[in-house]
Amino acid sequence: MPNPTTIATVPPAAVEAALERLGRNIRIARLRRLLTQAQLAERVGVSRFVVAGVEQGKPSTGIAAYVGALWALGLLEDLLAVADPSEDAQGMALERARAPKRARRAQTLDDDF
Amino acid sequence: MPNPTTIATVPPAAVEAALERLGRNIRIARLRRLLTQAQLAERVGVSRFVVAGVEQGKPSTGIAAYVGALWALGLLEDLLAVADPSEDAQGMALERARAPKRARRAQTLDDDF
DNA sequence: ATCAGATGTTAACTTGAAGCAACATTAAGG
DNA sequence: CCTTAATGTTGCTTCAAGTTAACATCTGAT
Repeated sequence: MPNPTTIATVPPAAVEAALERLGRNIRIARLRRLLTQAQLAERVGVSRFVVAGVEQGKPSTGIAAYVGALWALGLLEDLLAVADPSEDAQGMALERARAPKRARRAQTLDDDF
Repeated sequence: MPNPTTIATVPPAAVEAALERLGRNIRIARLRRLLTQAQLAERVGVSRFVVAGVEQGKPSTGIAAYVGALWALGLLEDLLAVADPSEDAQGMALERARAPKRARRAQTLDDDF
């Protein structure tokens, strides 16, 4: 990421916290299954350093490493509920009757003020 | 990723499917909120191409972009349940009474057969 | 306490992810 | 239908993510 103003370098606190928590959760799941970082890494298909990064919640690590770890730990199902449209109360409330394939603002406001 | 044998290039089918689904979910959430890819990208702090990649479930995209998108859409809470140790039935069953900080196999089996 | 193995840390190197720009395509709204 | 904005696509450049290797440190089992 050429641009220094990237989310991966200085993520919002909430994002950082969520990633750290996810990493800790993955670590706990690995330890419960008595796997080493290297063993998990082998299953996932990455080096052990990437797994270490995942467990630290490193923001710039590719999502495949995270999801691969979940997959190797048998926890992939948990991911399917994330941003589930049928559970997105806020989104459903906003929708009301619209399901466009592209976002578009109503450009010509009749009542422009 | 220098190594061609990376999970990001040829992920397992289940991982690929989970990522595609996550991307679609994020897209639906964005459209419901009437945001363009560019607008969401601005909030997240990346270019619109990264958001496009997220919505396609691109495996090699940094997780920060995914989590940042969830954050910008108000869906970060969903992530907290992923790999939640208190919901990891399999892991808890395996645990029985162990919570080591490092994985270690009982190397010298007394009864070696 | 000791020892072996797991994890943390560092460094050098390679490749691809992300940025940017220009153009093509598609779809929403009047 | 026709305009206009949103999204997809391509090519190029740049910088960091990931790899490997060697070493330090910590932890758990004996």
